[in-house]
Amino acid sequence: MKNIRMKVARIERDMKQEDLAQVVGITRQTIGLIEAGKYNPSLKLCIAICKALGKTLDELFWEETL
Amino acid sequence: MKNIRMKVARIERDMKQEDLAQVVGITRQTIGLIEAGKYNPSLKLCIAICKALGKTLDELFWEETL
DNA sequence: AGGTTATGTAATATATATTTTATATTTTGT
DNA sequence: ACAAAATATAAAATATATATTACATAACCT
Repeated sequence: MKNIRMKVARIERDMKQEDLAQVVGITRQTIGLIEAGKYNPSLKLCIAICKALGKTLDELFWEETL
Repeated sequence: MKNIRMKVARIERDMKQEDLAQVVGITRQTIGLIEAGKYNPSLKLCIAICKALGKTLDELFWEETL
């Protein structure tokens, strides 16, 4: 499932996928795939993304209806 | 870092590591290692554990001070 | 104390996340 | 419409999560 909240949070901070990737220390493609919902990042990576975007896990990755 | 909140949530539900492992579909050892803070589960696994224990990601896996 | 159950932990094997490189497509600005 | 920047996506290689098996220790019960 696409992670639109993550994309919105990134845009709110005026970051490109590449900017976020750099902050988090991974590649642009991995960010793209996570936003596209095409896989399953590690907890550590999720937390790094949250910190970079000023959000919590629940705000970016929790789905009530799963 | 040890995940005490996860262990507490499990005990509250009166589950053994093995019970939780079965519900979530992984092995007892993996639960043990996650509680011991010795690695880095996938998001999918974190969510499955949360659902099994009636908690959210923030409640079990978010650390303000990371 | 002794036996049973629960948990900690390690080594190796396997599955899967992530990187790397590359190309295609889309979006944005002029 | 055009060029440039941003994003999507794929294949192969590598790193890492997870399984499996096994054994040690700790907690619980009578």
